[in-house]
Amino acid sequence: MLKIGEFSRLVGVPVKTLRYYDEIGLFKSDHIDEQTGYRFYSFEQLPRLNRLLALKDLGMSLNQIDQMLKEDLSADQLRGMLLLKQVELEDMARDIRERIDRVDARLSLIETEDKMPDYEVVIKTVEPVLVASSQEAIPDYETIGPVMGRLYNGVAAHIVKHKGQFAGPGITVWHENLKAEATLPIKKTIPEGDDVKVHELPGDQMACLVHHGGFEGFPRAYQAGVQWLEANGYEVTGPNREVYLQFDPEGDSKDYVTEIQFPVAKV
Amino acid sequence: MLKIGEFSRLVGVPVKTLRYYDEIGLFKSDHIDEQTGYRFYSFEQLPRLNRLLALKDLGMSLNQIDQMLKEDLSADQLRGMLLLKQVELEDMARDIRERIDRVDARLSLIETEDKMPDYEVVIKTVEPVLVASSQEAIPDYETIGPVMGRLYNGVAAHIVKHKGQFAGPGITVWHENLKAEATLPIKKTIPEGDDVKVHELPGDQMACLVHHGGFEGFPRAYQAGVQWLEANGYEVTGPNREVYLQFDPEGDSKDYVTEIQFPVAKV
DNA sequence: CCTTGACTCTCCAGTTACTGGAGGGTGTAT
DNA sequence: ATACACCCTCCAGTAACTGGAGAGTCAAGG
Repeated sequence: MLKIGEFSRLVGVPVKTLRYYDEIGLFKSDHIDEQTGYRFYSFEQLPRLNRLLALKDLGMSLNQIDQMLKEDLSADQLRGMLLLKQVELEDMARDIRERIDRVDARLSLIETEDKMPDYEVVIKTVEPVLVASSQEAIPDYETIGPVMGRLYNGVAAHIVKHKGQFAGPGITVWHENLKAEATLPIKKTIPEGDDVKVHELPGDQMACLVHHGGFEGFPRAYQAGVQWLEANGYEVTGPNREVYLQFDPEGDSKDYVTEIQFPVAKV
Repeated sequence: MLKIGEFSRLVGVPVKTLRYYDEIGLFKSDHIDEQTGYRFYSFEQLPRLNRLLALKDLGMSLNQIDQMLKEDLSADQLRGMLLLKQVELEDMARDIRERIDRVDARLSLIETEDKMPDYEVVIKTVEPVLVASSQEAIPDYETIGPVMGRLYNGVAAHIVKHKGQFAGPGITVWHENLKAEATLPIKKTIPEGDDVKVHELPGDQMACLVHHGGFEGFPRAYQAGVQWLEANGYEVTGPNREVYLQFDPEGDSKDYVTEIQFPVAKV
């Protein structure tokens, strides 16, 4: 019979931890002296505790360990739990590798710019959104402004005509070959028109960055985004979007806020 | 101005989490309506939150992020914190790789034996211990018993003669070429004798396993230990020890409890 | 004008696996 | 007798949220 301190030294587990395991019923002391309340441990308990420690070493939670220490668990069940843990650990390993990559990317950005990057890119999942839209190929960069204006006005007029309800800021979807789709989120579906389609923009995993200011700053923002995607091992899987969070043709363009989104997947 | 729910959707962070960040002062709402207590967020806050999310993505703690978001932090300080995190992440990655290896080892043990292994091996750090000891080469396996008996009796007699105090169970240290050192822990140092040396067994990282029963079971135990060491990528760095936790020459040998310890290092 | 449903607020409890400390009893050596 | 190490229980705190109760707010539809 060993007092808790002796047992603690023997197995290399802190006294506090032994008391905790006792409390939660994971590893009870052999018996407790009625007079003093002292816990006593026996050598017969060593195998159970060692198995416990071995499983803990594998990263099992105390709950799982409690399951696995039950006598009547078949080898198959044990195998199952270990295989599950294996998958989980491999997920964690991948996660950490990606994290290391991102830290690397940020460090090299700081090396070149000697400060935090101007644009922060975050990955998030965006919800699908129902929109009315109209699209047109843009012949060249100078004409983007007027064409977009015309498209959005057309869509807005169509929505108003069919008594649709606007559900958020406009989103431009950039398809291949400079074809721009001007979309306006709506709450409920409405009839389509000659030029105006109604459909759902799919939800997706997006790399997003926010640009504050006028459209003349877009090239820098796009460049930063593409750079980040490259450095962090993502590839673009579809048409990117611009969400005009803050936009007012009458207002000062430096107050504009636009979110640029790239649908992405990890390479 | 956005209500917390709108802002939440915009940035993809749960409402609860935004409130929590507000509470701990990491990310305050732009302002709070005095009447209703509603939080309101502005687009100007997006950069800070995005930077926050990006840092969180790197695995930084909220406390660290709080530091890093301060305006007056130099690029060098940022670099420092990121480098630190890089090291930490690499430690974690190594940790998880080792864990995966251990799970693999256990799975293959279960494959072959169709149950949990008979011997659990755990790594622990043992403290240095002052001992009196006597050693001798063992000519062959049959003579181990008598020789060990003689050695331990000699050491015990020496300790008693010099009024030393016993401090724990006997430990046999197995040096090369079957040279056995019978050691008995003592509380305070005592004079040495012709055959009895007094010294400290070094503390070390040990792979330990517990054997219940008589000495005839030792070969199996040793085999299990060596197997484990191999499967888990450890190498033995010194003489192994046997700690006779429960031993009584008069008693039933199946009640004996012995801990076998190998000083090890990760390969 | 009232109701409904979506949204918001605060406060409290629970999660994991312990760790630290206060306050008080026990055992042994000097 | 006293010092000291050891043991006990109970309480609080950790990180970063998550869930829920109970109550107030807001906009749209009948």
